[in-house]
Amino acid sequence: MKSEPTEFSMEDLAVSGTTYWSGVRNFQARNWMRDTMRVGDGVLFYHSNVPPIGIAGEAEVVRTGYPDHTAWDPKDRHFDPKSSPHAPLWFMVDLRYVRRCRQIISLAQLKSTPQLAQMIVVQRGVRLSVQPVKLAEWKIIMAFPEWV
DNA sequence: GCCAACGTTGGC
DNA sequence: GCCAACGTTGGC
Repeated sequence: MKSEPTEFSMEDLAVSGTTYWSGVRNFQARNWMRDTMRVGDGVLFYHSNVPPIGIAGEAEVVRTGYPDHTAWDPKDRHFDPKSSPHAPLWFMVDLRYVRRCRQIISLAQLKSTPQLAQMIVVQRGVRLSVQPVKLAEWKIIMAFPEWV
């Protein structure tokens, strides 16, 4: 799951312990949260856009998809008049902090790992902010020395 | 800051 | 249903 650290970072999650992943306004990303993610699923927390770019830590799904209430608030940056409590359009999950990386696992590092060549995040032009990670990819990443 | 790549919108 | 225009994402 991608987040710009200036908006919400791995450090922020470490402080709060849990969070709801609001603000996703892309249908494919929404579908992953609403339809596929399950309690206990591991999450790679990825810092986008602001260097150092890459995986910053690990989280865990603690609540499956439910309506994103920030879409209903006209004052919210992610307000969407097409969503309502009666007919929610956008969904989110809750995450729990697991651990931080001692050091960011950089995008460059992911790209230079041949076994991760098929990973979605390294594909050209992919902007999806919530995306699935294969078990084999997860295992390779968890074996990186950046983990505590 | 640039810009490629993508998703969404809306006219037709 | 097509597709041009537009807005956004996100690496560099």
